[in-house]
Amino acid sequence: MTGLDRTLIAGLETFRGLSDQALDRVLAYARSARHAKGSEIFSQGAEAENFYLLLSGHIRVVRTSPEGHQVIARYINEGELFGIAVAMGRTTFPASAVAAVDCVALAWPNREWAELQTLFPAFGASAYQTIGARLQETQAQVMEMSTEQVEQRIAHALLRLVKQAGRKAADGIEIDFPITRQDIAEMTGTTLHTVSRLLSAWEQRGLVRSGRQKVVVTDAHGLMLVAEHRRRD
Amino acid sequence: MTGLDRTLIAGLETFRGLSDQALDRVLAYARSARHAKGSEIFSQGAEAENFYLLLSGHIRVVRTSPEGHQVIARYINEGELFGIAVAMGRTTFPASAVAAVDCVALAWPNREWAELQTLFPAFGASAYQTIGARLQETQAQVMEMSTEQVEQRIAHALLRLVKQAGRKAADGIEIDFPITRQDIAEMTGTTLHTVSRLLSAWEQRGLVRSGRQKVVVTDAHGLMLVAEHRRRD
DNA sequence: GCGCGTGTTTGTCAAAGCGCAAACTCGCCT
DNA sequence: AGGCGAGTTTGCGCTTTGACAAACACGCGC
Repeated sequence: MTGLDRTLIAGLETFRGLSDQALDRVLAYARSARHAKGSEIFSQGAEAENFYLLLSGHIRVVRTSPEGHQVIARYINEGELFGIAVAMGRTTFPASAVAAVDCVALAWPNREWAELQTLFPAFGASAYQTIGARLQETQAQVMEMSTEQVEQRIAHALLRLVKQAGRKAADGIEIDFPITRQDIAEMTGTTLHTVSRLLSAWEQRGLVRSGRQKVVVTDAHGLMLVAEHRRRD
Repeated sequence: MTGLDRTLIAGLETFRGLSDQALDRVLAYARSARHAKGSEIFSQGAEAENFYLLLSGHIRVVRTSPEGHQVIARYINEGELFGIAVAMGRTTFPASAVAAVDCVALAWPNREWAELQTLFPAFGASAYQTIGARLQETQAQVMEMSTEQVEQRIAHALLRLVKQAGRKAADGIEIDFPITRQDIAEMTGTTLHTVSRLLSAWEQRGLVRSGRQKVVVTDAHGLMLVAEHRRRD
């Protein structure tokens, strides 16, 4: 008995509609762990033995190509499942997960996946919906990379980050975790140089305010116009 | 009773391990339909009422952006599920499906999804594995678009097509359905002009032989070297 | 057998954005 | 307090590839 309290996960989309007993059962084989900023929760190619749920913090999911290029597949927010290789019938992780800030995550042994899915069909449905949603997002990303220029892609990426992990700041919305130019470049398939140049240009135009590992969107509407490749109406 | 014979689907990965009675039950509510080359089986944004399985032919899954840009998300091969919006908890199709050649496909009403999944857990597992695999592929595509040049991307795309839908020809492996330069461009996020130029160059080098809506890979190994951005060893 | 349309080839030009290089600056650690 | 290093900025040249344009060719239908 790890003594995890059901209030940890009550209210999360993934477990919606589950009774208190159900939640207790879900937690029965879960282990909670803290992951320091910058540490790897799991590693691309490693044998997948657990699946995870992020309780607090932000996680970067990174794929590295054979040639050593890194691409950030997505950021995981609080309350989301991640590392669910088991749900896709995989035995290894297709990407690495790195804590963008200090994080707390639950981990279940993979064996529990089938179990929980059988016991609580709603959990299974929600999980698969998550995967479906990620497939949609990823395909949308392909679309973006096929049809948009770098400037629009970066604008879209920032808007998405702000939407998913925005925190109200004095003069706009700040992305809630440290993020470098390099990170943004790896999200959008460009270079940190180009990102730096564009952020500088946008800062001049009053769309963003950015600094070391920090981005504040000060004019979301203006940025949306950039994302749509139009000038301010 | 549509009278569909279980041998239609026996042997398919999706239904592996199901008994004869199970296969009959699976087919009970399926309808088979022929789709002429070029016709749409379903349309992006339309209400998803069915899910499908391709019995014969090849299908192009196409996404169109608000600005009218088209991207080919994937080709569906014989025996594969497609249009499984229901599995991702979607009510509309995120893309259109167009018959690349004359096709025959089974269609089930979405209601049957939950039903079949409950009755035959192996079917559910396999279906979700399909979605997982597609997520992987799509993420691999993002990776490719982020890190590779056009030439490598096109080479990779051709190699994939050949692997998935290659038919042995006199002097190499031919892609088993009509495919235009424009199609290849839409798969790789480039323009038909660039594709045309590259195919011409490759033809000179003896890697491919291509014509109107036709591509034959005559030197798969050589093309692999191009895909890896190396010269022949 | 001819004409037309769709698909393909090829040329020229322009520019987006990458590679390379160097300087700078902010925080953090000692 | 100072130095160090990670992260950032910026300049410059150049390659890749997209945009535009025009001619061409193959095959189908009449």
